[in-house]
Amino acid sequence: MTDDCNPTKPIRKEIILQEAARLFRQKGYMAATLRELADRSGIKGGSIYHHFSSKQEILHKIMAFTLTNLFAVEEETAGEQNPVEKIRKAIRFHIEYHINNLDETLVADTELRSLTPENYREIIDMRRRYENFFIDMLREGAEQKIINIADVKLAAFAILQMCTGVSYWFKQDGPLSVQEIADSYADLICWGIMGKETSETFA
Amino acid sequence: MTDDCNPTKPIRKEIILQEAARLFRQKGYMAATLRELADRSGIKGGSIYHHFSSKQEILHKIMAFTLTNLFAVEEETAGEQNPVEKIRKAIRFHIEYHINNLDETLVADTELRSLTPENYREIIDMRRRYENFFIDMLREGAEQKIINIADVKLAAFAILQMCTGVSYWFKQDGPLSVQEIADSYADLICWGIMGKETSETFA
DNA sequence: ATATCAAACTAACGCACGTTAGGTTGAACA
DNA sequence: TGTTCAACCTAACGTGCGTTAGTTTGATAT
Repeated sequence: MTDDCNPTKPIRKEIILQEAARLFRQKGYMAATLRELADRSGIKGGSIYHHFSSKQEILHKIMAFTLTNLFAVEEETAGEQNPVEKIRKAIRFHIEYHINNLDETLVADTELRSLTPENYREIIDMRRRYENFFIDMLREGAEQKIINIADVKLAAFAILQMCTGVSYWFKQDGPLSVQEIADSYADLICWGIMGKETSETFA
Repeated sequence: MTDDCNPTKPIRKEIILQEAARLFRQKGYMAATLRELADRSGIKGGSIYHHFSSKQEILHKIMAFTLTNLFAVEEETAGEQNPVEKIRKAIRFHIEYHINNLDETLVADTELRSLTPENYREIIDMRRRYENFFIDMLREGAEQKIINIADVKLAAFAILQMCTGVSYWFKQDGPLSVQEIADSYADLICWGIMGKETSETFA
C-alpha cells in the first residue's frame, strides 16, 4: 500500500496545471504548445498525456477549478444583511481571489472561445450563476432603495468587468497591497469618482 | 486614367479588414485561418496576399486603425473646462465608439499578445497615450478637489476596463440604446451604485 | 528475487496552417 | 486590335502542431 500523503505523487499534475495557466496567459491557449508546457513542467512532450487526455482537458480543468473557487463568495458574504456591505465584501473577495490567482483567473476570463461546445456550455453556465449572484445582490439593494441604479444587470456586468480587470494590469512589485486595491475598487464602485466624503460635503 | 472614386476599387481590402475583425473576434487571431477569412470575404485563400503581405499585417491594421480613431476623444472633449463633465464626455465617446465598432475594438483590446514585437511596441505605445489621457483628466479633477479618489492611475485603469467591457456583452437586439448605455456607465463612474440623488438625499 | 505499474521517454503519424509561385481573367487604355 | 495590369485563382511547399504507439525506468509489493 502506498502512502496517500506522499507529496511526490500528485505534484506533477498540479505543476502542469499551474504552468499551463501561466503559459496560456502569456501566449493564449491556441499559441501555447504542449511541447513548451512539458518543457516548463520538467518533462517531455508526450508525457503530458499520462496526466491529461488532451490539451482541451487542461484548459477545462483550469477554468472549472477557478469558477468553483469563486463560488465561495456565497459563503464569504452569507452573514451580511446590509446590501451595500454585502456587495463590498463580494467585491473584495472577487478582487483578492483574482490577484492571488492572476494566471488562472485571466485564462478563465479570456479563453471561453477556446472551449469545445460541451465544455463551453458547462463553463458559461457557471459564469452566469456567478454573474447572477451579483445581479441579485444589486437587485436586493435597489428594492430596498439603498442603492440607486437604473439597470441592475448592466451595472453588474460593468462592475464585474472592472474588477476582473485587475488580472490584466496587476504586478506583484507594485506599490499597492491587495487590500488597498480591493478597498479602492469597492469605494469606486460604491461612491464613484466623486467619492463618499465629497458627495456628503457638497450636499 | 481610371476613376479614383470608382467604388469597386478599394472595397475588397476593406471587406477583408471588416471580416477579419469579425473572425478574429469570434475565434481569436490564432484560431482564425486565412482560408476562412478569404471565404467570408468572397475570394480564395491565396488571394489575400494580393491585398496584404501577411496575416500579421491585417491584425496590425485593425488595431492601429482603432486606436487612431479613439484619439478623437481629445477633440471631442477639447472645449470642456469642468473636469467631471470632460470625463463624462470622454466616457460617452469611448463607449459609443466601442458599441459602434464592436469587432475591431474587442480585437484591439484582446489580441495584443498576437502582435510581433515591433508591432506590439507601436500599439502598446498608442494604448498608453490613450490611457494617459484619462489619467490626466482624473488628475486634473483631483487637483481641483472636484473628484475624490486616492489613486488616479488605478481609477483610470478600472474605469477604462469597465467601459471597454461593453464590447464583450453588447448585443444589437438589446433593449437599451447606445446613449442610454453610455449615460448609465457615466453615471455609475461618477456617482457609484449609491447614485447622485441618493448621496445628496442622505447627506 | 520477481512481478507490477505509474511515470516518463522516443519517434513518428497525419493534418492544417501560413505562405508562395505561376497561371488565368477581364477591364482599361493606346 | 493589342498591351497592360490589378485582381484573382490553383496547387503546392515546408513547418509545426496535437496526438499516439511502443519502450524504458525505477520504486513498491509479494
